[in-house]
Amino acid sequence: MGQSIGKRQTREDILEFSVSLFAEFGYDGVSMRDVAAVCGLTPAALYYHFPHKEALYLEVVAHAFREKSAALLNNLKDSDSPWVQLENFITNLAHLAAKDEIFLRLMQWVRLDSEEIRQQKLAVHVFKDLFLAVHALVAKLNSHYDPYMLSMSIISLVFLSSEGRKIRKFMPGYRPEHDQPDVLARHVIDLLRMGLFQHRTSG
Amino acid sequence: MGQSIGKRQTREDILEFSVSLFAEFGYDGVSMRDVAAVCGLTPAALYYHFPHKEALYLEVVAHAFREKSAALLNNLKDSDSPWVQLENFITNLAHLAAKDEIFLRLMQWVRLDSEEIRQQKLAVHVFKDLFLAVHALVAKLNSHYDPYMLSMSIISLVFLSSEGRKIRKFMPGYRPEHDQPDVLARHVIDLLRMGLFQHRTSG
DNA sequence: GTCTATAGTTTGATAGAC
DNA sequence: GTCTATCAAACTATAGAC
Repeated sequence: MGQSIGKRQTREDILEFSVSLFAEFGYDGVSMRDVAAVCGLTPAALYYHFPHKEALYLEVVAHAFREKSAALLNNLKDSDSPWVQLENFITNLAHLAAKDEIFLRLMQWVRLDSEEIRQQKLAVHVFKDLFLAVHALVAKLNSHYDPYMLSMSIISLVFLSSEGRKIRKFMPGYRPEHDQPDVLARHVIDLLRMGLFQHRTSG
Repeated sequence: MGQSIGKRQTREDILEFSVSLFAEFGYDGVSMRDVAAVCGLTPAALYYHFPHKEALYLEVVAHAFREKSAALLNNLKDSDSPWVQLENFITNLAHLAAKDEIFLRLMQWVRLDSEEIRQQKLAVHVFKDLFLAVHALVAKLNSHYDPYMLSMSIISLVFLSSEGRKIRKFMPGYRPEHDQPDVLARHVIDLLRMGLFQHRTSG
């Protein structure tokens, strides 16, 4: 909680202090008092910087997305083969999802926010770059599958495993290593490469 | 909204009236007054049937999930081979996710629940049976993969594709048939069976 | 730019009549 | 089993001093 001491916060300070709060508890789960507390301010001071709670929330989400979306794509090297690029992408995606839980949860909240179509477009804005990168890769890799569905599948395999981390923990067969991004990445890569029946003869 | 007219609701009536409310707006987004309204009752009457809001919510979710997961498990016939059972399960899951948006959104809310104790209760008492069924199935199918991770992957492939339906529509390459549960099921089954490189030689 | 103080609303939950 | 009436707490937001 108490991340701040000095007063005189800028708008951006407030956004960065409160992003983890909204990521954790969602719009309805965070009060202006909560935000004020982590900023070391009173609620009244917040209303100097933002007209109301929803404006603050929208700026928090936009700020976080702008910040993180660039990092998603900088890891692809055209000099590598498509398969190696895909392997690296999956590994990087698993690491991002494991490390940046704030970003991951914020995306979940935006997907669930039923109120505004604008917030859905925020997710599209971020998701589209991600999707396009995978789409271009898999289109080069394999002509049998619909590249659109294949891209969705790859992203689903990495993201939903990461998103469901808290629930997964209570399922039979769970081991701590299942939370390691490298373990997830290797599993997804193996599954994509070989499927289920490649091992029947060799295992 | 106003789905009910007659008074004298049973517990189950209340659960079924309020499930779409919690699915749409989540725990914090629904007040006891809202629930009372769709049941045609006053908030006080609700407290005759349930000690507090959280108990009501937990029963709503548990009720919805018991109903759906029982239907899924009943479609597994031991007379079929494990692979045929898995194919049928994936197809049924895809149809459920496409048809029952309330169930799908409820699952999203549960995954975002910030109260870990609440999540644990739901996971243990509701998800566990479903997960175990998939777990037992894939354990028979293939010994190379960790059955825990493989079960999560299969569920992820079907669910996240369905959850992201509204966002997917804006991605390049989208066609309306991608929303058909049979198309999704066939794609997932093919991917699981053969992986990406089974088709390199056959075209 | 931040404070104290508070208005006005909504919330979860209860008491007691019927 | 449901009602009316209500409480105490928490909430968003505002007014005015400094």
